[in-house]
Formats: sequence, structure tokens, C-alpha cells
Amino acid sequence: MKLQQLRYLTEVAKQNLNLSQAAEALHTSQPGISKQIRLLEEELGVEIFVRSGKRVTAITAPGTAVIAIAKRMLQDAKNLKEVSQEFSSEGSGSLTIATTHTQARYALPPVIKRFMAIYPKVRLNLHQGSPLQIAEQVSSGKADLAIATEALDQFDTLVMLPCYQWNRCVITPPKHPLLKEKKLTLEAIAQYPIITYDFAFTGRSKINQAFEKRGLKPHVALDAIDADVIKTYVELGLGVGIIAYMAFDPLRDKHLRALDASHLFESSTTRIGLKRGQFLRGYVYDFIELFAPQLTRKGVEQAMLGAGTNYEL
Amino acid sequence: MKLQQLRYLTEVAKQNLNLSQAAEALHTSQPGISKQIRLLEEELGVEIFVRSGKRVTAITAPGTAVIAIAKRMLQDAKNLKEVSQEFSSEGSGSLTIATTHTQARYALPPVIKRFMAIYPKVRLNLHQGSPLQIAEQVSSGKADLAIATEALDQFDTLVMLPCYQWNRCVITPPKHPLLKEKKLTLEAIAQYPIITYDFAFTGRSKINQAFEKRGLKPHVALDAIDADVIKTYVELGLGVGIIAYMAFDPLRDKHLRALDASHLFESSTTRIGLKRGQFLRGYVYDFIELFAPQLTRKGVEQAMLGAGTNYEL
DNA sequence: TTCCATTACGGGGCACGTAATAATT
DNA sequence: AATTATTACGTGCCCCGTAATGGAA
Repeated sequence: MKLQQLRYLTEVAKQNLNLSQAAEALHTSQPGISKQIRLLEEELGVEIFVRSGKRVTAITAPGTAVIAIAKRMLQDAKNLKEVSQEFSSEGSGSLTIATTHTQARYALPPVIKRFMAIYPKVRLNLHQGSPLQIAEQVSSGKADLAIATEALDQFDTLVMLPCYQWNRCVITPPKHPLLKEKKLTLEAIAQYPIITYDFAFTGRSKINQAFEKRGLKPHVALDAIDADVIKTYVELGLGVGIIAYMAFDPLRDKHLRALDASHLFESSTTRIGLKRGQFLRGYVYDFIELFAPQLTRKGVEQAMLGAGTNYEL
Repeated sequence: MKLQQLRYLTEVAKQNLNLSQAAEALHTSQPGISKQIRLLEEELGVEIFVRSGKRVTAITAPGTAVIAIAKRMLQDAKNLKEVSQEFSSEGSGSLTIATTHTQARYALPPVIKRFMAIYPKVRLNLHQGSPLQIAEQVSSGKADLAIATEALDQFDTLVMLPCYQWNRCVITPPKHPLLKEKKLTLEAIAQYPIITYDFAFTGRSKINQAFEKRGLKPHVALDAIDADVIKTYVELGLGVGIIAYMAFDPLRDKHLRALDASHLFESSTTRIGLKRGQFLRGYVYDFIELFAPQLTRKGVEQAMLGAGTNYEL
């Protein structure tokens, strides 16, 4: 059995059982893939793929088990190289963080500043994207860790670690009628056009839930990916904004007013997502702890092992 | 990186850093080992072994990490073959149980009988040995599971699963003065020569503890590995025996009398030991559940993953 | 002197690529 | 007809084994 064969195998599975695509993705020839997979099947004494004539149409039961183990071995092969670099290049390396605008813009700056002071040689890399893209990036190894509030649960290759909870505020232009309300209510907000996060982002789902629960159907005038855009349109008087409280900066946002909305919307939890079984350089643990002090190295290691690494049959 | 290189690597570590021995163990040449390890070190960019001139003298810090991962990969390689056999040869295969005499003779027979009825094609294999030998057998993959009461904790490659608790009885010849005691005490027992298990076996340590705690120094006339031997000598009138209650069979042991000693000695727990990260055939789970019904497949799988699989730095 | 790791070198296997073929959509 | 897997075949790399060399104990 060769590691190369396992690479072929997993790539074929990834490419929807298309050997040609797999060959292209791995920069090699179709015949090579075909032959090596057959050899592997022969050696193991099991059919991994179901073939109808000359087409690979499905993965057999043993195949799924084999592929699961193969993936783990390849992950370990990567880990082997990572772990070596950890020692060979003391303190240097790179850290790729996949995250959303909200985190990159409002939560991360102080953390990154401190991190860079501790590890000046580590090259930092921020990948922005939707929560789904973020999860995929970590899952495929393109990023080291994900930070987001939504939708990372679906990937079972990821371990999710809660970091902190946060609440929302409503922002308006100065002198807006809402500012005169004694106590802010959903009903009051719903009277105005609303500008808030896009559906897939930054806890938008909690906002919808809150209104639905009260039977309200507010007019969402505009969806945006990030708070900066939202603020801009609120300043233009196009509606009231609902954003994360941390995204409001009284010093900078002088043309806006913020109203606490903690009592109106369920709080959201920001989480770090890590790929199960992946080796993490020492500074990754330190970064995580800087971001969420309760996540110690021990704790994170523990979580990385928790159920899920297993290859089901 | 080649799996072969990892095999060389782990073997060298196993053979006390002696390349020649490793070569012999793997039926290959020293130069091969030497070269492949150097190639691996070069590829990873890390020194795995410390060399003083031309002698390998120690493992470097990165080396230990690398070896740990290498071992896991090799284990997975084995698992790949196992998992395939699981499917190719439905219901057949072999199950090797490493255990002590006590288990093999008194606890296992009914379980094995039922197991053989369910899986007639599985070849069963009982390896008897001391608890330490047993643990080693499972750890090295020579046996699939270990069953014993003592000393399996030391191996951190093993997962221990508690199966059942048991107590002891004192056995004497008929008409022995001890039989007239109203309530059996340690003091009473200590008046006679004692015949019981060898130190490393079957909860012997608990027996010592109990006497010591009471400041008693009984005369242990004879240590034996198993209850059958103990019974034989008790029958000869050489002393009173202390054995596991399950080892006394009123029907068969007509020349002996048993006195419950549950209140005198702390109860012992019999455990199953499994190698962490090892793939288990379906029938192994079934065997375990036959032996200890509370150990379901889910539970065992969970335990197999629990902390410890990690490769420390 | 002995043991042991490394270097040198040659043979053979095998992985991989190109080309041709066969089967499926 | 186009796409895609398999078979056939040749080449070059590299693993491994033998022999020789050089250090350590």
C-alpha cells in the first residue's frame, strides 16, 4: 500500500467518482489513477468503488470505511510535515485565519496586534468569506482556523469551540424618532425600514427569529455583509440598522446613535472552528488563547480528540 | 515520504536506536534503514535522531513527535487491511484473547460458548500470561483484547474498560476450625498458613492491603498463579486458600468448603484492555458485549477515542 | 578488535506517462 | 460523437541488497 494510492483514492471520492477529473486535479494521468486504485483494491481484497461496466458509479460500504481511514492517514502525513516545521523554524511560520468581515474588522484587530508582537516572524493571513466558505477553507486545509458565528456546525470535520457571546444594538441617524422611545421594542423598530446583515451572516437568523416570534414582519430594506455598509446606509437615512454591539464605535460613528437591543434578540455565540485531527503549531494555540482566554491549549487538544474522529462503517 | 520509512523509523525506536537490530527485525539491510531514515529526515527538514559521530544515541524532541504520528499512521495502515477483511470475509476471521488463567478458566467459558455459536467461523485463540505479558501482547498487536484485573493501567497505549466486580472467598478442607467461626475475620484467617495468588495476579495486591491495614502479617505459605493449584494444596491440608469467589464450584469442589470473604477484602474489578486506535472487527464488539453487556459498541468506540491518542511534543 | 553506521554501486521492480482500445451516455 | 475507464507498453526513477569504508566502544 502506498500513500500515493490513498491520495488518488480520496481525490476520486472528492471529484464525484470521476477518475479523469481526479487525475487532472492531481496533475497526473487517468491510467495511473485507474491502475493504482485497482492495485489497492486487489491488495486489500475489497472493491472500493462500484463499477457499472467502465464507469465508476458509487462507493461500496467497505469503500467508505477505507476512504475514511485513508483521509486520516493523509492528514497525519501532513501533520508529520507540520510538526517538523514546528521545530525546524522556531517561531516562524504562517497562520491563516478564515473569518467574516465582522470578526476581521471588530473582534480581531486587538488580538492580532498582540499576536504579532509575540510572534513577529509568523506571517498572518486573513481570508474573508461567508461562513460556509470559511468552514470549507478550514476543512480543506486552506486555512488553519475559522472564526464565525453561524453555520459551522454542519461540517463534521470541524470542531467548534465557543469563544464569547455578544448582543446587538440598533443604530439610527441622530434625532430619529426611535431615540425618544422610553424602552426599545421590536414593534417600534418594525415601523421603520431595516438594514441589517445578510441572511447567512453574523447571527442574522436570530434577528429573524425574534421578529417572527412576535408575529412581526418588518420591512428589511437592505441586506449587507458587514456593519460598515449598514452604517453607511443608515447615515443616508434609508432606515434603522441592527448590528453587533461591538461594531458600534461612539468615537468614530459620530453621525449615528446606538440603542442597546440585548433584550430584544437572543445573544449569539462566536466560535472558533478547527479541523479535527489536524496538528496545530504552538502559536496557533496561543492565538486561540489570546482570542478566547478560556480556551487553553489543554482544553483545545481535548476537544480536538472528542468523538468524531472515528471512521464509521 | 514512504510508509516503509515510517516502519523503519518506529522499529529503530523500538530496538533501542540500534539500526542493525532494526534491520534484522525487518528482514532487510542496515544500509537501507540508514539511508531511508536520512532521506526522511531530509524531507521533513528535522533531525529525528541524535547522532554522536556514527552512533545513534537518542531521539530528538521533534523525533518523538514524528515517531508518535508515524506509529498512528502505521496503525491506520493495519486498520485499512483489517477493515477490508471485515467485509471480504463476512463472519470469519480470528479473535485472539490475551488473559489470565482465572479468566480463561472461570469467567470466559460460558461467554466463549455463546460466541462460538454466533460466529462459528471465527477462529478463537486464548493467550495466557501474566497481566504484564497480556498488556504487551495487545499493545504490540499480537492479541486483539486483554482481560485481566491487574496492572493494565500502566500501558498508555491501552484503553481499559471495567467489566464486572468480584469478591473473594476463603477455602478450607472440610472440618477446618475456621468453619466454626461465627463471623469470618482477618485475624482468624491470619492464624493459618495462607495459599493464594501470586503477587502480580488476580487482585493479590488487595489481599495484601487488607492484612496490612489491620497490622497483620499472615504467613503466606504458597503463591500460585491460579485457583486450581491453590485448591489442590488446600485439599492437601497445607493451609487455607483465598481465591476469587467465582473460582469455587460447590459441585466440583466437594473436598473443600468456601466462606464468603467479601467483607474482608476490597472487591476487584476485571477489565478489558484494547489498543487505542486499533480497528475492531464487528465480532470483537459482540464478544465484548457478551462478556460485559453494559459495554455496547457505541460505548466502546467512544472510549477508544478518548484522550490519549494524541501525540505530545 | 569488534560492532555499527555510512557511503558506493549495481540490479530490478514499479510507478507513471503515452498511446490505443473499449464501453457508456 | 464525446466522454471516460481500462489495457498495453516503454522508460526512468528509486528502493534495496551487496560490498567497501570509516568511527566508536
